[in-house]
Amino acid sequence: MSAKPTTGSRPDFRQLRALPRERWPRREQILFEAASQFAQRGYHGTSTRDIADALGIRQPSLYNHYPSKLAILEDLCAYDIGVPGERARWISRVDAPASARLYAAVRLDVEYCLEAPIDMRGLPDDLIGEPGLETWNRKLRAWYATVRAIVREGVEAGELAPIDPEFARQAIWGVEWEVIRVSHGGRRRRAGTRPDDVASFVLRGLLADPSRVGEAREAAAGVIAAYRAAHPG
Amino acid sequence: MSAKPTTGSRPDFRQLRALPRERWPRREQILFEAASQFAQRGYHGTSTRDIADALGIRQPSLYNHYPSKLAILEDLCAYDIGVPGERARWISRVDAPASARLYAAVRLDVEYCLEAPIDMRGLPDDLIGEPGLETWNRKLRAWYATVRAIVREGVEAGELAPIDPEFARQAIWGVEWEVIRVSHGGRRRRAGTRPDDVASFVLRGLLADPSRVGEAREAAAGVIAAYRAAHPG
DNA sequence: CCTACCGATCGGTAGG
DNA sequence: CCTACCGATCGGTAGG
Repeated sequence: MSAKPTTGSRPDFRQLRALPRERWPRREQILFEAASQFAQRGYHGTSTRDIADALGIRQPSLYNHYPSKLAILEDLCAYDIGVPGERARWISRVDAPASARLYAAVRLDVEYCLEAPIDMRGLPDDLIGEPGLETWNRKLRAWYATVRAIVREGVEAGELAPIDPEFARQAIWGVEWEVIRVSHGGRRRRAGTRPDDVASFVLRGLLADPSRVGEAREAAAGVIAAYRAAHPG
Repeated sequence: MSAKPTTGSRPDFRQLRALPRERWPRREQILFEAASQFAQRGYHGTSTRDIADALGIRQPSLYNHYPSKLAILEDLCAYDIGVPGERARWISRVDAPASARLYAAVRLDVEYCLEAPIDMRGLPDDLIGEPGLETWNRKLRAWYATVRAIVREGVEAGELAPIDPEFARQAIWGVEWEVIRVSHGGRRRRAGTRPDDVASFVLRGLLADPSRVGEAREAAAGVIAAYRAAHPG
């Protein structure tokens, strides 16, 4: 009844990281717990009572903050799909070589997920078929298309080896996802070398001349700086 | 009561592929349906009634073939973890360069999953934490360790770039997994070029000199031939 | 945020 | 392989 609408402003991660978890708004506490438990036992394997118990409240009290279990999952999609998808789109339009844009997009994806205050593993791919998630499914596919488009440009420019853009998308996505999964998103605050590890590995696999990874990395620094300037936080 | 024990001989995939699905043993029909539905909606998102309905039988009849829902999942693990894990172990011991063994292992993994008559996407990583799956969890970790060991040998021999073996394992696993996931395991009978695509991509990312992928691929042909000779089917 | 409670569905059993 | 049925748990509501 008094549940706030799902489609609203997202509190940014900087604000949350600055506070101890007990002082987060209750809604974000619920999101954190749900993300953590969905990541461990899956959406269907986690009950609303599990989430409430972890927060020390009764199960029906959740419904003062979210109108349904699905609404929690939709909120997670905003972080797991919405933010990175919009970022990829922004980066795809920067005036820079495709290899630099790819490096930048991959690196920022991994950094974002590893430094996020909530667990970003909560959205296994089988879940996106859930009834009610059609909108997020479309956004995910749009994200895929953006990555393929950058790869295609790189192949046409001769920067990248002549590779199937959809295969490249799968390879990029797979490496990103497994690294994020293993790194237990939401626990660490510093991403370490993994974002560069992933972006460099992927570029070595895609570049027509793999010895030019260093070049792409340097060009990507400008893309990343531009993105950060345009998106503080 | 009359359910056959879970730990038994696995019918091999050649036998199943030779028959239309209606003539498969009922137990394998159940496995096929479960694999397909687990892959689409997850283990917890699939009910035993869903599986029975798809087979045109009543839900309690399943229990004549499997003692529990978990036992079906355990059987799937034998295909998704047992077979590839044992294969990786066999290949790791072949007398060949590490890069050739890596190429062979990756290529055979992808080929196996894409040509399997059942859907190999049914085992998302969050599921392996399920109570009762501890044995398979251990085997999965042993598989991980085997891959890391091959990478370590390759790095020490100077074949591979000085890369963290665990990161290499994550990269390999991630690409394999995403390609298998997208390819809707169990539908196709011919794997096409994907097994080579994946193995080559991964090797370009790992080799000290990425231009030597062709060399590794040729050396891997011998490893693959040896494996197939020792494991008909 | 609570207690009390709802109908639906879950995995599994009994007995034939 | 069936019908009949079990206790447990599910997401969600009513009403305060």
